Amino acid sequence: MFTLDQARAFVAVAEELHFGRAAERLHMTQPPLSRQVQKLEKALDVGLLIRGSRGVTLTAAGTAFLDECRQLLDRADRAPQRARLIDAGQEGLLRLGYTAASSFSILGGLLSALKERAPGVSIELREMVTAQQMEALRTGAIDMGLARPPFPDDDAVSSPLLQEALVVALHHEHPLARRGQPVTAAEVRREPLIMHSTEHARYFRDLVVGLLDVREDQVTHTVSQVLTMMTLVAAGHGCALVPDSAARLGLPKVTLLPLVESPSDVVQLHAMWSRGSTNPALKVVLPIVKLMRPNR
Amino acid sequence: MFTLDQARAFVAVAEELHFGRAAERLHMTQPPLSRQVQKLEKALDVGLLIRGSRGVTLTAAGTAFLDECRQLLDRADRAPQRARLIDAGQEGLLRLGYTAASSFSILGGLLSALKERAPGVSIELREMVTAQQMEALRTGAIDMGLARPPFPDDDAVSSPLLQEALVVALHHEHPLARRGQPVTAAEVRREPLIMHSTEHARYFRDLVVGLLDVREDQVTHTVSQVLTMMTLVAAGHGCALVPDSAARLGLPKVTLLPLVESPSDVVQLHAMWSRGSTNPALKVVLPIVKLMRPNR
DNA sequence: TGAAGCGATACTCTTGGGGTATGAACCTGC
DNA sequence: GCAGGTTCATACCCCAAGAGTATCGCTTCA
Repeated sequence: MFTLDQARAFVAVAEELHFGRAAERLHMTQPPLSRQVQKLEKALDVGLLIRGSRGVTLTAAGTAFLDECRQLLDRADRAPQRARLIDAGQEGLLRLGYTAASSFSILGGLLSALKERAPGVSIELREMVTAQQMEALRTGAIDMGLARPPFPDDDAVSSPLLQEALVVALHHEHPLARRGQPVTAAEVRREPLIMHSTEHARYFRDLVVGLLDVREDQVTHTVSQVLTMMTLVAAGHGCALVPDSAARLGLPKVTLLPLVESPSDVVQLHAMWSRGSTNPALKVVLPIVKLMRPNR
Repeated sequence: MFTLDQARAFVAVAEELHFGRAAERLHMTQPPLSRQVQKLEKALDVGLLIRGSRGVTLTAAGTAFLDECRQLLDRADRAPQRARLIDAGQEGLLRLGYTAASSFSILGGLLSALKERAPGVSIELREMVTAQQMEALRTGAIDMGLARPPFPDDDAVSSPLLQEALVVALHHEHPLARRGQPVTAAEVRREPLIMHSTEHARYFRDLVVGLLDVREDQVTHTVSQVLTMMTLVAAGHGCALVPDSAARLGLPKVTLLPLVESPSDVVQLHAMWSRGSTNPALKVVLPIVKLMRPNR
């Protein structure tokens, strides 16, 4: 088999049609160059050059091989390029887990920011709840997640992305909606309430329970998705507590009013990733994510 | 820059995910293999492998580079193939000069034979008269010619391809044509005659003059192409002497009759090539051409 | 905790690529 | 016709680099 150096030597000679000039171009002397080309011809068992006393000529086989060599060397020169780009994280794949609720708050803006600041990184999106994200992160199925606290402090690292208040979602004809003033926990306690599922929306359920002291008999439905919740409110099945960003859904027949008792940062959304991740794209994405940190 | 051997080393390790096994596959020991891969990573300035205590894993960049390497090595392995084929003459280009007259005698059969026995050799056809062929052969513009004697005996070599008689072409209503018997030179001498041009068809002109003792005043036209000659005969402008193979043209209103005085081998067509040709395709084509040698 | 597995390192030896000097063939011009 | 120049090949030397052996350090697992 031949070496890339031999190919380079041959290309130089074939282009210069002169060993001396070719050697000069390769920053070496003529004798070793002659030997390399001879060795190449021997390795291929094909004559590539016709040595004349006034320079050299290519044989038919030499012409064809010159062509092959050019392509080969071109490819060899470019081969490291992609590897370097990927290593630098400028190019690559980031598998991103996200919760359904994050999709109408921060996700859109995050994707725009990534598209702008890391255009080479393609994002693969996977909707999953926080617990699934933890597991996926652990097994390496995703590189980053948009999830809610608490986080186990072993391998997962997180950075807050979004903090918002819980607001009260009411049917637009409800008296409290017509009043248009912030609502108190006591007022909500008197209304039929659509609650979050214990298993699939534990985070929100715990928040609501902490704020409201929910009566068991006021709960009309138990659902896991904010969107379902809002739809039920629109249908007049009761009121619900949803994150502020649910306003972006713009559902008709639903009025959102502040909850007096809700701090403006009860609902937290964090970006979360594995400290041991080897994906270079993560290194590029992280600073961009951190730029989006809430500043209030 | 890296070497093909380093690429091969990396591919082996990436495929085995184990330095020991990879080294075995490459028929070497593990330490130099480790060093080669380290060197490759240093040359690229990119980490390709993650060394664990239980074998190795590919980084994202490593995965991409593995792909590049496979393509590169594949191309490198195949590069000599074409050169060898061309060198063996199994593949290549043969530029063939031919005279207009040969195109309706031997050319068709020759091309079929070449297509069958040397399918890899593509033929480039160039119509030119004998003198032009000599010159083109000398300058290397063609590799072989189908031409007529005499040949200068310096660098050009030739092999007879076709020998045929001269026949008399007559308008089909001409009395001699109606008679349907071989014609004598004396009979032709009494007819208006279409002659060959001195400059562009000297070979035929000399042959005819040698056989007929042409009267100057019997010549009605002087042309250079056999086809033109036959067309004039069909138009009733006189008779003409043409090679036997002109019958293949199948022109209407023209009858061909043997000329009593013509030997069956007056008209000669030779394949001609340069002894110093470096085109390997010629070596493959020559035996095929020689098989077509006239055997009468 | 000790044995086994795995990759890296230290050291030695040999191969091979590059350099200089020179040879052989060929063209050129006086 | 021969001297001189051009061009590629060969002879010989040296050193860098690659391969081998022995061994180390780390991790894992019984």
